[in-house]
Amino acid sequence: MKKSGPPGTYEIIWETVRLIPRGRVASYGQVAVEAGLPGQARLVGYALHALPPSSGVPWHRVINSQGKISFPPGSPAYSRQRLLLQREGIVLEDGKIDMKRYGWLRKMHIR
DNA sequence: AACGTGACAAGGC
DNA sequence: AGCCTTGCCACGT
Repeated sequence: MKKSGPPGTYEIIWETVRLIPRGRVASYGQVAVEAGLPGQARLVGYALHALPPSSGVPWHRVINSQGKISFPPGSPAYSRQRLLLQREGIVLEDGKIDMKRYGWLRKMHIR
């Protein structure tokens, strides 16, 4: 929050998140890679946390590598994100999102 | 200026 | 599948 972080690190992450199409999701790790910051998934979470309200950035389309919402289940934030996702047609099955079906670029979930 | 923390991730057990 | 450890790096104390 507040403070113009380092010259552009957050902005770069935010802009990358803006690229995620409606109805799709991406993991923190993938956003980091797409933003040119490989291995810095944690920084993505920090940047989203610092996201100003009404920014228009689709933060809810970012979930963790397990296909889950990275908020404590049952918490207000969890419900908020789940609602926003459902409004885009993204349904959680057993608390998880099918990356194969909703994953952005589908580069994720390699194994 | 050091230290602990966090909307993560991957690897070991 | 679950828990712990390590790597990462910007932030607030």
